Amino acid sequence: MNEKELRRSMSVFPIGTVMTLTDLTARQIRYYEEQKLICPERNEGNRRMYSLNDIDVLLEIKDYLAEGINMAGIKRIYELKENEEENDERSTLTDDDVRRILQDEFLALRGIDTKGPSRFF
DNA sequence: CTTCTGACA
DNA sequence: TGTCAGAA
Repeated sequence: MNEKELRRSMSVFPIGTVMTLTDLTARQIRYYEEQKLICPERNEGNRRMYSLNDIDVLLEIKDYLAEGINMAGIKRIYELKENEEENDERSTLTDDDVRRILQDEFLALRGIDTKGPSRFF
C-alpha cells in the first residue's frame, strides 16, 4: 500500500464532521457501519474516527439511496466489488463470471428483496 | 459540548 | 430511521 492509499485510509474525522460532509445522520452512519459498509476506527475515548475512504463510501451510499436502491441492493453492489478485486488479483475471471456479474449488477441497480418484476419503472 | 449504546410511545 | 435517556 503506497502513501496515498495510506492517507486515504487514515481515520481522522469525528462523526460530526462526517455528518456535515455527507448530509447523513449519525444514526445512518452508524447503521451503515453495522451493515459492514464502512469500518471506522475508534480513538482512546471509544469515539469513531473516519477516513477519507469511509467518507467516499458514505457518499456513494447516499447516491445509491437517492437512486432508490435499498440496503440489500447496496450490500450486493459492494459484495460484487470485492469479488471483482479478488478476480483481478488472481486473474481467475472467466467469461461465465463476467456474465453473472453483469446480471447481478442489473438486478442490484434497483432493490432485490422486492416481490414481483412489477417495479421496473 | 460531542459522541456512544440501547431501546421503542 | 428518528429520537430519547444515561453515561463517558
